[in-house]
Amino acid sequence: MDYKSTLNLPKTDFPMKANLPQKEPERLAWWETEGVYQGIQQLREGKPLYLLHDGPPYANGHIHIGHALNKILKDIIVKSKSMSGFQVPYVPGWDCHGLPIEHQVTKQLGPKKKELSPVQLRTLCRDYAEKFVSIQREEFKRLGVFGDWEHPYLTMDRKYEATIVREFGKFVEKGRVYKGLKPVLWCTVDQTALAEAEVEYEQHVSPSVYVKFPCVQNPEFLAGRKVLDIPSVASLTMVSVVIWTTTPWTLPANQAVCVHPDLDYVVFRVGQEAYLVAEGLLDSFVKACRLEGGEVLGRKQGKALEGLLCHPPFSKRIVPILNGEFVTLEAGTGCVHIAPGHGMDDYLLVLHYNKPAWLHLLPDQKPLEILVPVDDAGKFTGDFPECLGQHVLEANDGIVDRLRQAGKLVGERKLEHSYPHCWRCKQPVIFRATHQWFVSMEKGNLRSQALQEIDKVRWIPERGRERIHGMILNRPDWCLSRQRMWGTPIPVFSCLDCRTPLADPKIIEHVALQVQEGGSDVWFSRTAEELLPPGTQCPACGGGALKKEQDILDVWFESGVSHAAVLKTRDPNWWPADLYLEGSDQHRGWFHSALLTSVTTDDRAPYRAVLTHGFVVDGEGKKMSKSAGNVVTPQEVIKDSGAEILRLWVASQDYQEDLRISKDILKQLIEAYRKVRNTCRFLLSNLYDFDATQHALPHEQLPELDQWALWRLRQLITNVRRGYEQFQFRQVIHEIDYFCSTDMSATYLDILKDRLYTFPANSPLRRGSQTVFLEIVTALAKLMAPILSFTAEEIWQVLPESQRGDNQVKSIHMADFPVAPVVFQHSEKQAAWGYLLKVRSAVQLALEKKRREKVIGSSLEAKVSIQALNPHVALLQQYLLDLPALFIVSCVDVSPTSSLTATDEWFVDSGLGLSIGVSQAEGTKCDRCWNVRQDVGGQPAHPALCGRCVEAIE
RNA sequence: GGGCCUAUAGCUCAGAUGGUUAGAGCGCACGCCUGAUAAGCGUGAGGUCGAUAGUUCAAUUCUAUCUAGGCCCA
Repeated sequence: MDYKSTLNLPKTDFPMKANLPQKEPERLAWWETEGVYQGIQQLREGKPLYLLHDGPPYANGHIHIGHALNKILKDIIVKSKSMSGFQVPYVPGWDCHGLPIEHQVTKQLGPKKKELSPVQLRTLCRDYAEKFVSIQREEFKRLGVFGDWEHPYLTMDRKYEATIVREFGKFVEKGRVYKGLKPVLWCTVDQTALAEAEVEYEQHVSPSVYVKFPCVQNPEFLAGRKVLDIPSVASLTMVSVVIWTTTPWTLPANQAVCVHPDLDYVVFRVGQEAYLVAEGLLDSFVKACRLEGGEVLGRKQGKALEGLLCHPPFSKRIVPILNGEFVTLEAGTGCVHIAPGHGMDDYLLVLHYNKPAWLHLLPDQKPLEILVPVDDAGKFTGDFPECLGQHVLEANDGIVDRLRQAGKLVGERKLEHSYPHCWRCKQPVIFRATHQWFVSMEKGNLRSQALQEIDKVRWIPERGRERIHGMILNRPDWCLSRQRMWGTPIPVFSCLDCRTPLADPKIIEHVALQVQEGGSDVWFSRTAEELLPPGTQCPACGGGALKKEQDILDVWFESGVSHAAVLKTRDPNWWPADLYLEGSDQHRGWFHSALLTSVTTDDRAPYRAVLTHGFVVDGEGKKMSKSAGNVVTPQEVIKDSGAEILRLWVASQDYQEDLRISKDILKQLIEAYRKVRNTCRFLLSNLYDFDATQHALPHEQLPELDQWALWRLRQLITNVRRGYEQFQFRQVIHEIDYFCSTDMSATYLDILKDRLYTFPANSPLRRGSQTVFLEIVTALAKLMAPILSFTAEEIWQVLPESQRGDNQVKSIHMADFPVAPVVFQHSEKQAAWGYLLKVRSAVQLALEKKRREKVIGSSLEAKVSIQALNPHVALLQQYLLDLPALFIVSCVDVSPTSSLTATDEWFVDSGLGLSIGVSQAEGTKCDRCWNVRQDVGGQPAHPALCGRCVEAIE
């Protein structure tokens, strides 16, 4: 007779194979049609608010793995906070303005660009941004990320743009905005500024000249102990610093000479003169200028030269020698001519020395000037009358001639080198300072106030504090101007007559109202007169003709004010945010700009905490790049394995460092996923005939083993909730993984199979275990839901509503985290079961030994004999009836002993105080329960069954 | 070149104010089971804790340098 049909074997529709790539879209569609995100918000109405403010990704291109990481982390937090009882709205956003989009659109247009008006070009940019907002929105949703996707925030929305204008107005009101000069890459043909991305490097032939800057102080003085300390210098007629440059045309704008403080400089005598150059470049200098036969008189470190004065060519000025770390020995003389109007290093060096602490080193203690004697067309202005009207690159030769005539030229060559060219007209570009708007870091103590507010924020990890602190401490003033079209205009004017800029909060508000109505396009479509309040006059000269600013705002300013544009406008309680969460690069970016704007407008940071994550690298820890061929895209992971695996990957990695991803790592995660899934499947499959309302047993009536399982569940719930609380998602995954594979699969579930399958369906023991199974599987599903969102929902939908416990909600994401059951709290019971489970491991070791000796195969073929010392023997005898099930063997006997001796037959574990013997169990294998029993055949009606099975089937 | 950071089994991660044989899960090898079956169970092998030098009775842990890698800046 076949007794298999009399067993309570597991049954379920929950498939072993998840088929995630196919099933996930169905689940997403269900969430959407059921309005689950909106449902959660309604359900949590009135609960304490937790606000995670989304940092806007740039609306350009498809999402990459870094986007996926960021959004999944946010989603895990949103879901876990929500299940912890908070109301957690999540409004995603996009950064829509800016150069990369304008660049793409312009590139696609080619020469047609010139036919378009600014508004037409901006419309194309807007279309481009909208297209990628739609694409990215779908890609983000596909990850299982919940949020208000129907109402995201876009920095190009009219209302958002109006906020940008108004926030700028607040900076003006606080007196923190000023107009200054800053060098940019400039195309003199197109007469426009270029970004680094818009230049191409091509070979170009430049003059290469060595130029004398004679020292102001006479050689006798220079030779003295307090200066060069080289007595032989005193007899010379002249000492000169020699600079090298490939842009002689910048010499009229010279303001200083820079040397490296730590490099050695030599005084090199040639005839009655001496030259000061870096020792490491002396040989190449001598060769280039044919100065063989000269003589080194002595040397001095660059830091000793700081503050010496010299004469530049083309000017009666006296300029200082300064120290700068950027000086190298790659080429030249180690003495760098500084023209802050024509070079970035030069500009930053001058800003540094213009600070009050360093002014005493400058001639007359006056700040150095950012001089630009060059107009938009690249022609010299009246500030350098010698070449008035001449294009700077064409003026080079004449300038070199003048140097030669003046006796300032030490050497001259031609040099072919890589030089930036305009990407559009292919002509060489120049560096040129232009007038731009800045936020002062010092006015109104912005810098020190921002530094103070940093200390009030919780930085996760803690080192983020130091990082942003250093950046705020050292950053130069914030340049807000961008010479572009696709963005929000800087809402200021200037007088056509006297050129005085007009930045007035009242006028800015007048503009903001227009932007709110018509978008920032109005700035480009309307005249200055239309934009201004009627009758506006220049406050300086009273003139009525005003011109609107051409530049737009830095996009960092736009996203920086999102706390005002999004949080403050959607709900007054939403500001400040509880959390900003972005990659660690945003210390320089969004965290930074948001802090500066919020400190200016609200005197505090816009966030209470900032959490950062690292960057995604390949399996070897290398950066991903197309050329290296190691790029992993979220799209392919989703297609091959499902978004669930990507979510699991995010949770399993230490996201505060770099995150590795590779085929192998994903394969391993798929394995881990299967284990969790199969454990849940097994739990579900044994609940097919269980109805909690009828069959459930109270915890205190459960056998100790089942109570032990609930006790482990208690620990799991506690640890997992702590993990979410502390944003330690690795811990969550580790806890769930260990619980499923070790506590459940290898221990509790394995032991219980006999009970579940062979006992009468309604026996209290079986119903008791099912009670525990249901509690565990619902708790597990809830605990995994923030990470394994799809699978948790799948489990939830398999459970009949009546079986879901306290939370009769349609989606698991609307449920609360489980409450840890209070069971098994006696420490002696915990200790006893701790001991019993260790004995179980020792028994498995002994069984394995006999299995290798072919004494047994299945453990049910075995009889286990235990000899135990005091006091262990008493405990084992107390649990004697539980031991066969615990060990999954057919028979166990326990006897006392006074000493333990290991032999071939006795396996000793002195730590546990016992020895274990394994033999074949005596009796016959029961056809139904597969235990070996001596009472098999006791009932003639069932000759192949043991007594217990006969009872069970009758 | 400067600032911040990282390096523990094949993989992802634990760990210790410096102090016995450095742990987990997965993977791997071998075996069992065939009533979780493209499943389940058991046993086992794997580590000069990135390298070198120093401090110390004692260093994987502290310090310095180096190597490899990441982010930002120049």
